[in-house]
Amino acid sequence: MATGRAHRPATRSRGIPEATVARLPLYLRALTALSERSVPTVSSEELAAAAGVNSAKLRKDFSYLGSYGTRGVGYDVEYLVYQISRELGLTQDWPVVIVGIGNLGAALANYGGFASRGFRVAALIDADPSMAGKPVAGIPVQHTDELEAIIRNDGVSIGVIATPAGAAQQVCDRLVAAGVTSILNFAPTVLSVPDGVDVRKVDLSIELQILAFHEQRKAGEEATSGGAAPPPPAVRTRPADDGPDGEVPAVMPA
Amino acid sequence: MATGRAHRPATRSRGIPEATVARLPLYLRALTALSERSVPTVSSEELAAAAGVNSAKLRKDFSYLGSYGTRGVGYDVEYLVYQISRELGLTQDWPVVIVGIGNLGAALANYGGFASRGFRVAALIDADPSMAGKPVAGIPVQHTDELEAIIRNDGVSIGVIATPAGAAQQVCDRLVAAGVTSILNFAPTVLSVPDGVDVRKVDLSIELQILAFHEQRKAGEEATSGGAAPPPPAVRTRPADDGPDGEVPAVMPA
DNA sequence: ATGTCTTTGTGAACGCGTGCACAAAGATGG
DNA sequence: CCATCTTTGTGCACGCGTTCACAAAGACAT
Repeated sequence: MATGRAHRPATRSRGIPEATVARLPLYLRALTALSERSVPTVSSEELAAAAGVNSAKLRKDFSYLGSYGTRGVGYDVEYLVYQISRELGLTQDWPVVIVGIGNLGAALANYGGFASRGFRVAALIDADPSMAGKPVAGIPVQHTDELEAIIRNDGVSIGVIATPAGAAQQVCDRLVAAGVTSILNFAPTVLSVPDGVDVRKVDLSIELQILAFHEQRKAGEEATSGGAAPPPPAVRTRPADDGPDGEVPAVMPA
Repeated sequence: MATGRAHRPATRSRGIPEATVARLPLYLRALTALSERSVPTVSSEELAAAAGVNSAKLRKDFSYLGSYGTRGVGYDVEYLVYQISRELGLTQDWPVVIVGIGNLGAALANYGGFASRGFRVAALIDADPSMAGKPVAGIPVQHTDELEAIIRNDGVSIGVIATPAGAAQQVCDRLVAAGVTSILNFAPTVLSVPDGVDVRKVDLSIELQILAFHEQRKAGEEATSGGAAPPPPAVRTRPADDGPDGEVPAVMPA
């Protein structure tokens, strides 16, 4: 998922496939819910249903972690919660900085799902000086100037970028230079990072576009955009401004 | 990605692979940026670099759409923008409702990336009566009671769920019953939907957990959680409360 | 202790996605 | 008009991920 040079052979880390790692949080959530209801054990079938996956896939996923089930019975909920948490590294404290405290950054700061998983918001950082000191989610916003100091002092290795697209790469560079090695990017830009740095991106508009594709497909293709054939490729060295044939607004998202 | 019964054979829709569809928005963004800079044509190599993918992959992706390039020259930027937009269904207007106007919902309402892609926020809906009428991003919040009417009146087929986990399934059911056939789910829950309804989910904490996994891996595994072996599986019918061996807080995210 | 029954763990087959490498296509210059 | 050079479009092979189906393992009853 990293966008820079990172053409990782996918399943590298000790043999746990990347696809499995991506599902572990899903299992963990389902198991946590069961744990709260004091359910002692769960079968692969039940847990798979709760997590929304195939039971065979779930069993294979767990087999990568070790043989933690009991045949004829199922899996011990508490024990599995512990094992997955440990595998994901959630038994330790992960200080996280959020850069860019706009609407999204504020939402992230308030998001309960972080703190409950071992992630601690170490600092909120914004480039706007007028934001400095203003508390968001109980944490005072700090200015970008402090970025390097914060990361070094708190030993932050995970950074969240929630800035406008234009600022993302610059922020990314500074985070990486200061020692951050994992980045969660909400800005709609491709980030370049050196080897050894992981980038995951979440793009809200991309998800919607994918939905739109399937939605259009479901609506049937005859009523799409008229039966008329699309304008021909028209070989030309410069497309010139002979009328914008695409009615898509050419506006970059904020 | 759908979580309900939707075990779609992945690449089904007219032959465009799902993986390709997921990358089209990426290409579109890069192309839009080029278009703004009035770049007439672009080679697969350049565009691939801008989108952060392999150039062979990009060419193969485009080949599913048709032969839109010119050998020896590259692709006409404007024309490609039009073709991809059309394929994704972005040349038409997609009214979208956002349910759950908390921090995240408000952030989504303000997100510029929607409006610029043919997505129009038709309504903001929240269960809190005191929110009703309060404008968010220039749009007055409406009460959940209005949900069905709004969807029917505006012909909304895409819904965004940004509610707490507990309310998500109920909201989902109502959306689907009212005619919504595509759902973007930000609530940390697995949604059950009938066939024909697409669900995509975005889970902020899952992404962080995946990063934490790789981060832990990078930090080396010897200092992880002590050299002591983890507690044994301990076959027992009821795990009882013999001490919670997992130090993971059993708190569901908000 | 033995048999039955449930559920795990996994071998094997299959299909999708990726990337290489090259032939076909067309532009460009002489 | 022909040669050369660039860049597309794709056949092919490989590897990851998914799923089936079943044997091994253990619980539980008798």
